[in-house]
Amino acid sequence: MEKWSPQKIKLFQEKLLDWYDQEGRDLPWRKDHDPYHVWVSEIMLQQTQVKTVIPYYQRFMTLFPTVSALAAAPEDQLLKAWEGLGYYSRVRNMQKAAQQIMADYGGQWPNTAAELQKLSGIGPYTAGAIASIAFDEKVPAIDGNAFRVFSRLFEVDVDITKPQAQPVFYSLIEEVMPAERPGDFNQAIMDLGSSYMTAKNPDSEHSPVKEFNQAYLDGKELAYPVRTKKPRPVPVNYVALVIKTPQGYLLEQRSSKGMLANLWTFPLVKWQDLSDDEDLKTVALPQLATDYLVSTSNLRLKFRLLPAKIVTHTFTHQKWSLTLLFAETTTKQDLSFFPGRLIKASDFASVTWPKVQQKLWDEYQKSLSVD
DNA sequence: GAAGCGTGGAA
DNA sequence: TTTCCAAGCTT
Repeated sequence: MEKWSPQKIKLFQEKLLDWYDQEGRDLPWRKDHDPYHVWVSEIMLQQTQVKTVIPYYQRFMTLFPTVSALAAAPEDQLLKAWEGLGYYSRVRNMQKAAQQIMADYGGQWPNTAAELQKLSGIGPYTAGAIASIAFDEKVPAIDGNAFRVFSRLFEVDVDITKPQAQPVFYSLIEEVMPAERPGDFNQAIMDLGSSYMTAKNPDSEHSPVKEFNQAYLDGKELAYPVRTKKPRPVPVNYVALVIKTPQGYLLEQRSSKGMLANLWTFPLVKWQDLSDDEDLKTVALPQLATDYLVSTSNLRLKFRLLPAKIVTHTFTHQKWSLTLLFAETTTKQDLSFFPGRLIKASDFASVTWPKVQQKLWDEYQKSLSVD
């Protein structure tokens, strides 16, 4: 790995910051350096694209304009504001951190990366981003962009998916970043990584720092960053129960731990792929659904299979296949024993749905219109 | 240190 | 359709 001279470092900083001053993006959270604004945007941007985040950010700031408003908000309102963004523990952790700031720091933001990292949901990257942007601390903010950019500039062969990579890049970036405008430097690196130095179709020919890009000069750009690839999602099968009663549809709130924690879906019953027998759907699955309802609430309902096909939804590490079953009762049911709630379609907005539940509902509606 | 945790877009 | 990627953190 080549070590840059002080002159080369200075030149790099100037080229990069000049470009950032000219071409840096004008984003809603860049209007000021308020730590709350920086923080909310950074959390939303974790593993999420800028275009997706913008409308969520605007809405969130209207609903929860300050740390104290966030600290005091009911959790269902927080989840609703986050609905569709994914990685829902982010917003729960954010509220915990807001409460920590109010209780442990007297409503005053800690202003160093080391202190910020003690807050819930704030790791090395986010701490570096807030400290450098809001408090002008000279500290790296190493996200996927920074890993990619610096691995190419220096042809770093360390696997970025390993925790081991963190200190390697940290000291490298600390060497290269300026004492002045550390926040702009970090953001410029990210803008560079999402414009010229992209993962798939980089355009380093036009990059403001192309002559510093060793991997590009060697024609080896796409070899960086080095990373081990993720395993493919594991298949999981469910029966999704669409139970319609005069009081509404039966929806269940998921456990407070694990996937889609505290979000609402139709009752989902997991099943193994027993066989590819043709009567699996017409016999085995309705029986499975009946057993589930009897065991949880002593309820007996006749099911029928909807004409719809199986709904699939892929998460980072699981691929769900859900078979819809429909049961309607015209008499009122006592579902007080059932771990769920009866909700009319007109009141669905009162609970938070994950995407997979929206898909189930859409598919159910479609199958009705086919009938 | 590896696994768990959502969703949307691009090729 | 499949695969990979996008401003990561927690356990």
